[in-house]
Amino acid sequence: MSTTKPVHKRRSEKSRRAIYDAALALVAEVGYPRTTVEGIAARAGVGKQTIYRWWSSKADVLLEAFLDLAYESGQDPEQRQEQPEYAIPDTGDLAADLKAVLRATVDELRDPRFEGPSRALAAEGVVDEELGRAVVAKLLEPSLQLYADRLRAAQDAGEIRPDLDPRIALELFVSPLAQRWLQRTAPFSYEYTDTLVDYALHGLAPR
Amino acid sequence: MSTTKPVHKRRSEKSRRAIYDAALALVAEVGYPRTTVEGIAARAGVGKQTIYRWWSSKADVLLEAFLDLAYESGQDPEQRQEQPEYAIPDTGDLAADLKAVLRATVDELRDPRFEGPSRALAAEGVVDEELGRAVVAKLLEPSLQLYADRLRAAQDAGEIRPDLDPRIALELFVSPLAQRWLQRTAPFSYEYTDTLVDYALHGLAPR
Amino acid sequence: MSTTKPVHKRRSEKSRRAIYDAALALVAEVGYPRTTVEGIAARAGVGKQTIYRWWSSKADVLLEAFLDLAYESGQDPEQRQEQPEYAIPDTGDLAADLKAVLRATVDELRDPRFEGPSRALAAEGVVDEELGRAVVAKLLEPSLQLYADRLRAAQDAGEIRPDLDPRIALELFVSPLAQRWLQRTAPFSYEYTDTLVDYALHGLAPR
Amino acid sequence: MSTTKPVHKRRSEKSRRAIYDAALALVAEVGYPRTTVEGIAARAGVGKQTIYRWWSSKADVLLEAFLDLAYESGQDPEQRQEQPEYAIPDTGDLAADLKAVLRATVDELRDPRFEGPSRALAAEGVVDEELGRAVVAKLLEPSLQLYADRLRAAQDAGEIRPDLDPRIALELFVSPLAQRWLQRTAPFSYEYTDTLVDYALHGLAPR
DNA sequence: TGATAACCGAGACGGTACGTCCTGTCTTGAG
DNA sequence: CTCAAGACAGGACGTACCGTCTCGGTTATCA
Repeated sequence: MSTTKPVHKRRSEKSRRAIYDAALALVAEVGYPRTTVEGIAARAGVGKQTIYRWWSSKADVLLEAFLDLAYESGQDPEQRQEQPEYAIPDTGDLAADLKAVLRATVDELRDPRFEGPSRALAAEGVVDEELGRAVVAKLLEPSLQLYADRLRAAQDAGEIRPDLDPRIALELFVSPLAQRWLQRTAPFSYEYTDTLVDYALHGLAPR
Repeated sequence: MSTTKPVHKRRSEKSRRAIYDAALALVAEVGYPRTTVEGIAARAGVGKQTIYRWWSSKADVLLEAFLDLAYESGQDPEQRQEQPEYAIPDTGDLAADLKAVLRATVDELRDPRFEGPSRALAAEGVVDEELGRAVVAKLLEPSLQLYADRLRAAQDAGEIRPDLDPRIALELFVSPLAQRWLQRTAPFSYEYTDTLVDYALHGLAPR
Repeated sequence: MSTTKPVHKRRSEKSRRAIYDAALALVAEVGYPRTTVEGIAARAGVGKQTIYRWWSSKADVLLEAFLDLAYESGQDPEQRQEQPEYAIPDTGDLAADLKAVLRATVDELRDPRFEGPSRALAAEGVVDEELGRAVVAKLLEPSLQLYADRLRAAQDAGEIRPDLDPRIALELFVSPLAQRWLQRTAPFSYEYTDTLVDYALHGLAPR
Repeated sequence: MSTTKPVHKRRSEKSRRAIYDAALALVAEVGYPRTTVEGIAARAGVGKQTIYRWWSSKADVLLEAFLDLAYESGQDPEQRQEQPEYAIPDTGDLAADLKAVLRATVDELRDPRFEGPSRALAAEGVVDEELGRAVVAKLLEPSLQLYADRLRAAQDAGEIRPDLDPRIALELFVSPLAQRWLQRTAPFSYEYTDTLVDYALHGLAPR
């Protein structure tokens, strides 16, 4: 897995980039199951061993390629920092802020560049525990933490109840969104996310 | 896909059963990715063609095997009906009823006989749209409808707000549970499901 | 090795022939070391497994292909017998008979269709004992026995000394010829083989 | 090939020795085909490039390693000369002299240190013409010349017929011995070599 | 007495082939 | 016509080596 990979100085940066590009392109073009290590190597103009030297599986390659894509696409390529400093906006209106962020998430999950790899990693992670944990830790956790932070701020501002566990509270709107996307159970719209926020904030019971 | 399979009278019932058993056993023993059609055929003492004649893929075999398992395990084998007539209990206390059902779901998802096949089908469905829709329709939909029915009853009883869409409302507690299980993001306990019900019913905002 | 291969009825005759043809053609065109199992399979329009199912190595394929070639080329394809009934001619003049046969051998060893495979099998047999024994038994032994038979007849006719061991005696002219061919130590001509026969029959010592 | 290798003074003697030792050891232990350049380099504690800098192939390495071994084992390590001055003894009894030398050859070919590399070089030479010529010139030719010299002396002494070509005459006993060894066609004994000498000297025909 | 160039170990690289595994199709012979 | 058995063409797997190519770190002349 990527966490234990040897970090070597002799590694070819050019090959790494070519492998990322090839992997993402193939997943987008033919889908994850029909993407093969052999195909990635051929498309990247690289020997298969160069892939196996640095990654343990095609899922591992794709995870890193996707992380790299996410990292780069969120950065001004001119002046890149070590880590992006995103945060969910805090306008003082929690409902509005959450709806805005969830709408942005809807857009992102519909972006065809992201959809293929995201689904593939999610699926593989369901079955491969090691990969699953890596996906959660590297891909999901940072975003979830932003929600938790925003909810904590809302607690301080008295917008939500002080006794709530923010890590559970955020699941009330984040998990339904993720489920709908993964399982295609129902339409995936701004209206839906807005509704989720309303339901979650005010509860199902009458008041 | 299983919807288009030829329904033939000459079909060997013994082979069908042997194939289901072999498929479930292999998924449990070596995991879904290392389960192969060839392996299922060999273990079932069946020719490969017999599998390909009736199912289109190993995912299809597994889906039917799992449906069969779920059907049989919920039935008294002596007096089996066409379809089980389950319903979520209605004691008049919605919170208590939901907590009880979710606790039962937790138990079921922890059953090792179910875990392997369930994860495999969930994962495959994420990536293979056709299978995904079949899994949702045959495996999930019946259960979800039970939740929707119970929420509708609760609306009639004035336990929850009348303007809610029950199909969305149920996601507030069902989806977080599913996500935690699929992604192993956090412990999977009665305490957690109880909390979900409380948060969902009463909302995050102070009242 | 070919002696232990499973003899199955379901075997595809068409594939077998295509593999033989491809193997012989490749050895002739690119040489034995650059002939690969993969290449044979591709050229024969056959899966690699079909080769590995019936032969244990490329040497084994080539041995059988070559035996088949030798068998077929010595046969009238219309009316083929189980085993060719060759014999060294017996005109009553041993020297003349041997010279004639050795000249024919020179011609055969120069035939480009035979040279490549023959060298390859000889070389491989030097290093791989199992193959070596198979080559000797199937390829060489029949011919050597013909020499032994002719020498035995010559003994009966009083042409050579009655106390000789024919299996050793024949080596005096056969082995030098083989060595020259294998090691390219010197020209390979009718004159040379004639000389060998003379030296061997009359000895090196003066009489 | 070794004839074109750069002759540089900066060359590391230690590496050269380590490479020879590793090559001979590996051929003895795992056989020639499973001996690899990479394996030789690893065992010798040497970079691969150091091998490719000085030799063109593993066969080339082995040829030089073997020549070195032959040279050293035939030398008093204290007082080494450029070239050993061997000769076949001349006691005046040609048959006895040849039998003695051939018996010594039998012993040498049975020495396990020599057997592996010798077979490997012989086999490779059958298929690779360039290497074959090098093997013959450097390994065989010197010995063959000794036989030719001894036969020439025997001609002068009237022990054998004056019109014989010694380079062909010697093949009558040397080639059968080599063939038996290479092809394992039959036992390889003193009795056999003695017989060869008798047959060759006195001929097959009655006198 | 440095400077500098070749040699050295190490090992990554683009490749080729290996021998195995599995796919989905096809064929055979028994029931 | 179904079935068990299993051969078939095909294709991907992950591994082993090939021969080439840097990379720093010694040597060992010669300037």
